[in-house]
Amino acid sequence: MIEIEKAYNPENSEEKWSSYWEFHKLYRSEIDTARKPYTIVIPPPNITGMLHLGHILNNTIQDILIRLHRMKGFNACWVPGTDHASIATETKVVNYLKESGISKQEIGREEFLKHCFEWKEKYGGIIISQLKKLGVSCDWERLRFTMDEAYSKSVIEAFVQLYREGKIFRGYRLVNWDPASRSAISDEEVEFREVNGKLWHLRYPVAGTEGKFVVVATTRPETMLGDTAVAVNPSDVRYKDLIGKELELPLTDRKIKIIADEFVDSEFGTGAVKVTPAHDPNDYEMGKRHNLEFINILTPEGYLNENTPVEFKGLERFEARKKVVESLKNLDLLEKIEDYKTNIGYSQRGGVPVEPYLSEQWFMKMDELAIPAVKAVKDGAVKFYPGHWVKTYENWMKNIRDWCISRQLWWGHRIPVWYNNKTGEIYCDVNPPSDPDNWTQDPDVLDTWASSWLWAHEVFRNEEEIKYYYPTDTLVTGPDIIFFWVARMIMAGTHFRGEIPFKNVYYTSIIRDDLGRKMSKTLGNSPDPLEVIKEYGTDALRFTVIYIAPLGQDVLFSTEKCEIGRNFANKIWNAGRFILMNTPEGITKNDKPASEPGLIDKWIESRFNNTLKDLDQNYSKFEFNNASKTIYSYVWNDFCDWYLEMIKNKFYSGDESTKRDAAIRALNLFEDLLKIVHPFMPFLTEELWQSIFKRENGESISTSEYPVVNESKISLKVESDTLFLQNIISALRNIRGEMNVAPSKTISVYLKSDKYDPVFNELIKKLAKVESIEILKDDTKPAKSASAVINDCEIFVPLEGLIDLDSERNRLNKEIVRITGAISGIEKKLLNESFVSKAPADVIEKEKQKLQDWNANLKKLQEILDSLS
RNA sequence: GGGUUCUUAGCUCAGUUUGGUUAGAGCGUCUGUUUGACGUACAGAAGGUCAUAGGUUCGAAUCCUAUAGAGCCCA
Repeated sequence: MIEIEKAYNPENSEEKWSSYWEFHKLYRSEIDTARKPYTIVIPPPNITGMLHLGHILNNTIQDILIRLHRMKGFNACWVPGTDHASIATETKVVNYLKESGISKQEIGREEFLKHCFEWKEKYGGIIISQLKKLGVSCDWERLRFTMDEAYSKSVIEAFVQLYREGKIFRGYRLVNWDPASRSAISDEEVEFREVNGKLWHLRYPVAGTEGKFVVVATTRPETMLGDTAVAVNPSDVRYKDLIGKELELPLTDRKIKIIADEFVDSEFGTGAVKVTPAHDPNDYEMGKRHNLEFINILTPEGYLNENTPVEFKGLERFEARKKVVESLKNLDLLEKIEDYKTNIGYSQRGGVPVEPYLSEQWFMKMDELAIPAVKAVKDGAVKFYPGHWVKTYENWMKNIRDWCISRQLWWGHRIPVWYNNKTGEIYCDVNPPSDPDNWTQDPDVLDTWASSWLWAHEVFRNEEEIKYYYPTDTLVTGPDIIFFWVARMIMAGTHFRGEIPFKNVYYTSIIRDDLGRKMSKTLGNSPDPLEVIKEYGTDALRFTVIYIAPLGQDVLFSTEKCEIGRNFANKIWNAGRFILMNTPEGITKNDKPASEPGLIDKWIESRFNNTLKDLDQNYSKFEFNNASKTIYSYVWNDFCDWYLEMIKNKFYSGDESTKRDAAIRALNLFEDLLKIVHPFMPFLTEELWQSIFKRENGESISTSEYPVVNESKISLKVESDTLFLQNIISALRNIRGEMNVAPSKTISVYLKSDKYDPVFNELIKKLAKVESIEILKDDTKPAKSASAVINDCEIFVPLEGLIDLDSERNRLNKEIVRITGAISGIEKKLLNESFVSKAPADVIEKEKQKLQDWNANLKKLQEILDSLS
């Protein structure tokens, strides 16, 4: 007998099999026209990133898909990589250098970039090594980085192409300015938060009058220094006479006009709004409509500039707010201050309030790019799971706006545009101008997403590979980047390749804590996956996360929930241990049982094939959590609770060939079981797969053949016969429990049934601790018995001395009440004229059959009850 | 304000697409267990007027309408 540890210990398996897989290059993929590819490109994690639970969920799902398809014979190719993350990385490196007293301006662009690459070499690989702990089966030889030479070249080529197509242009516009990183950011990078703010009501004196004011309400009083108008709704009677008149703009010596604009909401504040075209998106539009002056009052860092009165110049924006309010108060121009809930845009990366800021930036025109991308999703060429994201996608695409793609940063792909030093002429090309001294390159870099949108095709090595692997099969990502990345990848794919980038997009759930709160660093509610892995094992974490993550809904995670996965792993481990402990020596993969399969053998085969069918269904709909539950229930309920219990008799029978056949059958069933679990729990299943039969070096469950549904093994008859047996056993166990029969005590059983087959005797004896089973031929009922009725089978358990007649009558009565309820429900239906005339015949027939069965059942119970009194 | 998802057992969720058993599971709770794989386990039990109100239908957790509440995205 083989010595096997009593509990599964992940530490003994994980490192071992990771190295084995990598050593044998099992997950390497090369073009092989004989096989169909199944391709996934990883959503490249940010090089500044650390592994979190979102990564776990996301990458486990990708790994399940890849492992599944690999086993099903596809040429599975999973391309890993990382993303340079312009803003995030630059911020890190700037801070890192600051610690040594170095500023990026001091050392200059080239030197700074050297530091960035060094930093990337040092820390950029952390996330990848963390991912490896998860057991993901990427082709690591394909590791890509968005700043790799070849990839960078493609990014620049894409820019030049779009520039020449007139889709990229430079413009002086109001953009979202992140004062922390001193860079523009795109609309999508602004995050709105509701904050408790104030509404300041300011008095603007009407020019040429004494003591006459117009009161405007604002959430940002400091911007009044840049006001160039006050606007009212043209139909607002309160201000009708003032339209066209002038106001004195307090704290300045400027006069501003009162204009009429439909945009103004008369209900808001006083119905008169200040207009600051250079610092508010709505005011910007109004400014353009009315030809107003655009006065920029801020420096890129968020300080008031020279366009403000001398006493304000140089103040930080929030300092300036205080001082403006105070000054207005002193002039008695502050009417009142109200509490006000308002939405403020924050920079997603910088975390500071975004400043609408006029500046010269590069934009990409999106309307034309969007057309084929919308079509691809609408026509179903690209499918979304869950499907409801299609509406969100279409809605955004319909209202798509130009994309601000320039960033005032150094780390990233530098815009391939040069300005002639004398003429200002623009030169845009992949290669710099031939007379570089006469030109100056644009200092800005591209938005990171303007490089990662090419990811789905540019990660491949050459055109031939793209032809083979592209379009990729499935993209797995979070719905939070549906606009940032998914939509843009579809646009890039259709525009640059004329083909969609992927056929399916699976949107993962958002992981929250136990209380439904978002995981966050400040709350400290975000467990470190590596710690969880240490405590519970990788397979446990993988399985748990999938098990609790329904498609399209949030996941409430807590570390303790990993017990689900750990216990499941241990259950499988022990099932294997049990089989191996009872396997005679010398059995090989090629051995076949000598005997014909019995009912139970046929039953488990039927269950297994039904399980396979369910799994195919689950997978085709990307319902991984249902798949995990299908597997869980087959393994635990069918295989362990019933099948293994039912073959114990054979293992302990003392007959060598019975024992041998049982072991051969169990081993083969268990091997198939391991295969369906493998995509979820790669380490445990590899460990067991390697130990149940002798394997060649380099063989792996991960490259073994996935079982195929065998319809001929599915039998309703076998399943219902077995269910009959199981129900009898359960009924006996119920009697034992309810009647307080000590577990060590055996019972005698009398059965009356036309359908009962005595071959069940041995199993019932074993599984319900029964000493003797007798079949009753006539209607005499054993006295002082506990009873149950299963289908046509009456069960009597004489419990002389043990039975409490009252509690037995109670037990029977409960059952009778239940059945009576069911019967009266059906009777009501069948007596209903309209039901009988309108319901389909098969439904009526079914109800009639049910009624008959219930009635027979009830009659037997009633007779038993009567005999007790 | 627009869009979207949701509300079923103490908790977390299946089931709703396509209406037809007595509405299921896991966790938790209660009772019992040194049963020759597993106490990370086994056996048994209790627990739900399917958010509310209408409607359609022979029949509604499931379809429709309204209301209430919660979440997310966009403005």
